[in-house]
Amino acid sequence: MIKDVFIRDILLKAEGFEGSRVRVCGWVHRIRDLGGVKFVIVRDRTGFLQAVFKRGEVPGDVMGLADSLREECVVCIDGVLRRAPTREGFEVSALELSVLSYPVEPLPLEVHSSLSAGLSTRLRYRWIDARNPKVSAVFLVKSWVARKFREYYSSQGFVEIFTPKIVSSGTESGADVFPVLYFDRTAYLAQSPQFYKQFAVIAGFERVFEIGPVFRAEPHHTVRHLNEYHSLDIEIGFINSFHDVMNYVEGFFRKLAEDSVKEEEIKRIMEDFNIEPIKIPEEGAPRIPIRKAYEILEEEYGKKIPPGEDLDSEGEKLLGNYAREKYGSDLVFITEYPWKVRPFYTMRKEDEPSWTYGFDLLMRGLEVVTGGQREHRYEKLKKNLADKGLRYEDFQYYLEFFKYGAPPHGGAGMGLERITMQMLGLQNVREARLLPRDTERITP
RNA sequence: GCCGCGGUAGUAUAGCCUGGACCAGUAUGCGGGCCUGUCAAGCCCGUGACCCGGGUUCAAAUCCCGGCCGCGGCGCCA
Repeated sequence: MIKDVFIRDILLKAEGFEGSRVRVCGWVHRIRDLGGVKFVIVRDRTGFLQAVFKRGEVPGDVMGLADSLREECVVCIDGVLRRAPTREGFEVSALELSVLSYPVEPLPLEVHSSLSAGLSTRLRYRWIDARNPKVSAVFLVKSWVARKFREYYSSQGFVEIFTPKIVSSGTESGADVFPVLYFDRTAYLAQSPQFYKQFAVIAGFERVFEIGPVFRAEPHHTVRHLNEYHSLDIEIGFINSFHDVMNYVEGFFRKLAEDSVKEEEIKRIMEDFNIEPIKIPEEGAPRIPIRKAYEILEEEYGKKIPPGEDLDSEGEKLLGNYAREKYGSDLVFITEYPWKVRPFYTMRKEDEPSWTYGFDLLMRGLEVVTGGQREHRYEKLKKNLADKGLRYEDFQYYLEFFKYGAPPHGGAGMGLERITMQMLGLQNVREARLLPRDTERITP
């Protein structure tokens, strides 16, 4: 290996290694050339370290090479670690320099100020933009959320599954999926692992989770939609009610909230982003039936939504504010959604069939989770399908899952990018996706 | 899909409403020079742009039409 340590590791051990030889490899972040002395700030994934080249103290050919450096050159610098009045408290007094790569033309983005460029420019040159620590921090948090998801559900007896992303029909209606040519047939990119996670429960795994891509063919123009994103999915067998599902969802968010203030790196990033830790009250996030939510919106905010209709995004924002003010909670479950706005596999309320055991979770006023109890009874499922006006033949393979013993079950799907966005207060969900796919963008 | 706003050097912007003094200003980058402790280093010189097409006008970055692209709101959703 050319590089054997990260800058952070050098700095952590710096106290004891003052005066010894170190090698720092990374990108040239900044150059401050004072003529006789040249400061080169090297950046890697873990931090910054300043190297100093002093004319007269380094060999002439090394100084000459140092004069050729430009921002974003990839370098390895060998030198002596010394205490210095820099932000890191140390610097490397350079002795040797190797330049592994030079930019071949002026940079389209400056890494240290990439955030001041427009988002579309940043995405066009995302591999440069992402070198900015404030940008990569988003992806460290995203990676952390995914890891917590795995850890939490694994610890609760869930099994990780991996389901097909090339499917024969859309999950709900087939209207919002991408067709793909599959040999001589048309297949579709999965818009959710919904059917297959239910399959896994029925196949006897009982509790399953998956982290996988989902594809939505809707031509949105908003700051909260992507045509490809990662879904955190769970499905749980042998539940009493959809409250069991909400308990498991809430358990995960509580884990995020607690660990984000316990773990230094995440805590520091959230402070950098100037955002409060996630707040969930001791007694749990409020669970508000949507019919109650209509009343709250009307009484507290004068906003009318016809009963039986879905909440609009303004309504969600207001309910987010309400939960924050009334319950001190960043999370609020809205429950018992109307049958009209839920997919056919949702279990309807026994006594009120126009309402369901479906819920959403709003995080700081944005929908980040959808879930509910599923209909596991074959005959009722068939009827639901018919009530939605869907064709039996299109879902026959799915209905068969329910013919030979299916436990009562439910689950939820969570948007990884939306959770990341809300945790960090990002203005656009595209910022939480390294290479977003949206209506216009399929490169890079 | 519907609606609104926008497109000026590599990047970010000023100028547009009220057409002419704009061969387009500023910052940063880039090229060159000075400088042996910088920290958004500083100073000097240089470099580089009006999205495309059509129209109005003596005159268009500026007004009008079309296209393309970008951003956002709605719907729908995670």
